[in-house]
Amino acid sequence: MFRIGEFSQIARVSGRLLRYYDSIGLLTPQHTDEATGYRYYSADQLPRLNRILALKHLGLSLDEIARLIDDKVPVEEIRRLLAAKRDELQHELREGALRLRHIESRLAQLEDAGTLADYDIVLKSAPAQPYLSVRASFPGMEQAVAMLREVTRAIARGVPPQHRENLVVLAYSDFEEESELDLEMGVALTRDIRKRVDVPGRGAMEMRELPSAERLATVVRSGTDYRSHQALAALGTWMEANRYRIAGPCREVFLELPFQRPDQQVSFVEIQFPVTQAA
Amino acid sequence: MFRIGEFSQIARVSGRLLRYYDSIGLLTPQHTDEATGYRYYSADQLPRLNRILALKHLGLSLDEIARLIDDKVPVEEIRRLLAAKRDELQHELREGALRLRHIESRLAQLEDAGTLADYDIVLKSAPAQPYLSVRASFPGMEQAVAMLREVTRAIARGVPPQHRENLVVLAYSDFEEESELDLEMGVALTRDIRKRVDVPGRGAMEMRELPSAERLATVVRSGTDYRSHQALAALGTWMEANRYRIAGPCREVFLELPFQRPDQQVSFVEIQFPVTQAA
DNA sequence: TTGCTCCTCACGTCACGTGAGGTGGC
DNA sequence: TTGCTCCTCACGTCACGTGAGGTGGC
Repeated sequence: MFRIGEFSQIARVSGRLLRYYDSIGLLTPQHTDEATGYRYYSADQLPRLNRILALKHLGLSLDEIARLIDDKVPVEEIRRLLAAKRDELQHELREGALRLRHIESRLAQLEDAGTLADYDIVLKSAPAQPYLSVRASFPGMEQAVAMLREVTRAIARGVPPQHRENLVVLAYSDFEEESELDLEMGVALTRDIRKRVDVPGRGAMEMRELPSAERLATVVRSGTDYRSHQALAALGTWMEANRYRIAGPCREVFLELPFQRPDQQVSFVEIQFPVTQAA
Repeated sequence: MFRIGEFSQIARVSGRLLRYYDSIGLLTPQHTDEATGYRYYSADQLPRLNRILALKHLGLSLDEIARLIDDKVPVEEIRRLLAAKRDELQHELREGALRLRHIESRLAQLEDAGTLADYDIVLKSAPAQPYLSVRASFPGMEQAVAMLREVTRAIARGVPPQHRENLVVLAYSDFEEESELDLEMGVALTRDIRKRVDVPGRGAMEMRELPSAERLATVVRSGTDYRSHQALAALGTWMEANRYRIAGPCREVFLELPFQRPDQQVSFVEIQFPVTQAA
């Protein structure tokens, strides 16, 4: 029989750990003196402790370990638990490798620019949402902005504030192209509305669904520069460095409803690109 | 200005997170109503929140993030912090890959044997320790055991219990070879002792140092089977699966001093192999 | 006036490390 | 008797999630 100090020295663990394992019933000393509270361990408890340590090193929680070693657990359950751990670890390793690339691209950026980038890209996910919109093609930006103004007014008039969230523009055409702009303009809603909302000269807006998105690479640009090259460039660099590719039409989310007062600027816009991991 | 609910919906974070960041001073709302405690955020606080989220995603702690974004931090410090994070992550990824192999070898074992192995291998490290010993060659196991008995008695007589730890045998010869056994037998001590301790027919034991070991692959065998093939086999399998190789003489640590009473068995022995990562 | 949103505690998380303050054992 | 070892609280960790219980705002 060993006192806790000897036993901990043999196993090269702390006394505190042994007391803790005792307190949670994971490893109870063979004998505890009632009067003094002294714990006495026997040598043949060492294999059990070693099993605990070995399983802990595999990444199992003490709860899981307790379940595995306490009674006769069917092999099938052990297999399931270990396989689940394996999958979990594989997933973590993939995420970790991604994070490593993120950090390395930030470091490279520091070398290039001498400072942290002005734009921070953040990954988000978004649920599907009701979406009231119109879609059209435009020869140029000016016409698109004019239309956006009309759509905004229609929304302000026709959709009660408690039912609407943000003004969202979907861009189906490529930014690079000088040709036509194919845009859908509308408002995300908290619930479907049945009311007809008209845009002058365009007719009724349509109820659709803004699809959910697992991964959105997002960046916020201020509204003062209308098409922020820098924000888009930052997104592009980031996607390349982290091996994402675009998986759907770009979304522009307006944080505040613009054009409400004559002097009101577009304040901030979040650009969102649905992305997937490149192969 | 947004109330906390709107702001959290825009940024897709929880209100609790925003309150927490406020409480630790990481992101203070632009205005807080004194009377009601309501927090009001402005749109231009979103870039700061995004920077926080982006850095958090890289694995920085909120403390580190606060240091990086609160004042004008020199670029050099940012670089250092990110480089440190990168190294840390690389290390974690290597450890994780190792753990993954451990798990996979356990799973393979389950398939083969239909149960968890009887022996659990545990990695430990050990500091250097004073060591009082004799080294000799033996034609066979019987002679070695006879000698171990003598050495044990000499220790029991000559070294006071409070100065000694475990009986340790170092095996310089390979287990596989049928030829001579080259063994060092002695006792690990809590401090150097100067007293002469004689083994009958061998002369004085020598004070040496048991070198420290970064990584020891260890397994406990019960003393009843003298040379446990199974324990050694388990260690071998484990080292192969996890790509370690032997980096020094094997140690056998006797948990209790054997041969003290005529009927006393050797109870448990921990076999320790110094190992290094294979290339 | 009724929901809705917001507020402030306060506990729980996971596996111990680290004192504080006190007592048994050789 | 003096150290030494052991004991039992209890706080701290990290970044919030999750109620509980209560109040302002449209």
